[in-house]
Amino acid sequence: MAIGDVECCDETYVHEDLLKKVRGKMPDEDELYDLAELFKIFGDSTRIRILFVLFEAEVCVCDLAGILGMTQSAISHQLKILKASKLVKARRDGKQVFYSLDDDHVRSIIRQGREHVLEREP
Amino acid sequence: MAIGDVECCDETYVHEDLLKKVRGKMPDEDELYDLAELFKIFGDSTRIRILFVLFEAEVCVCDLAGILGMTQSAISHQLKILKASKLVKARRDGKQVFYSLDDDHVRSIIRQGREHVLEREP
DNA sequence: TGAACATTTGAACAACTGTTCATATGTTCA
DNA sequence: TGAACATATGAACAGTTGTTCAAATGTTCA
Repeated sequence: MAIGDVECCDETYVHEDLLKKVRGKMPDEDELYDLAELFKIFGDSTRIRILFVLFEAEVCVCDLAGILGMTQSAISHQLKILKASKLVKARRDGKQVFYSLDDDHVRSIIRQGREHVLEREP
Repeated sequence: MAIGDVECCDETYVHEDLLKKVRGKMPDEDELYDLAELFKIFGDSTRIRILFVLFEAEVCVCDLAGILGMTQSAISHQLKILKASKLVKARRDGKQVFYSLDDDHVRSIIRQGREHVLEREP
């Protein structure tokens, strides 16, 4: 059986076209992996809340913890993740470290998400 | 200590403005939760791959399994999740069930994600 | 230098997630 | 009706994730 062939549903006439279409447009494995990793970042309400705070201003870890009512440690762990995926950047000023958004896509990704969430409700 | 006050960083002058700004714009807890739940859906490469296939055509479970090289069961489980979050809809035609996209935001959310992923690379 | 503060880090733990396997449901057609 | 096919579902399992706690690092200032 040649690579690219699919056997299922007892039908073979649809699959040829379908496979060509899909294989042509599907990103490679690495990109799909990175994409999923990126969205995984947004899939946690603590990180989402951190991002919403950073939409408004550059904020230090301690303030983030205060505003969100969480431990500095918990926030710091999440900031590390956000920083690793280049969504957020850090700037040290004396004892404090200030975090801010590092990507313009963040706002639009979240905006689209909100639209979906709001529109699907009755 | 009044509701809304924050004590940290030995600074109090920034926080007042900051809190007002943030509290005014931050969505409520329910929406933040829904938003995180939505992005969690995109945070899995199997589901992302399913969505990319559905970008091209309406496809039955069995074909999806064939194209993605996975079990029908695994695909079906994921389709259930995608359907529950209104990203995908199902249509039965005889023995087969065809799935297709149920939301216009999906494409733009993923497009923004791809831009981020592609642009941050060297 | 040493005390005080802000942040980071690592280990540990419970909670959650995706796949597999076996089985059930639903549909067609002889 | 019953056999064959397509899909859905539930339990179980390994792997992952977010928070907590304790401890380390980094910075300022007296």
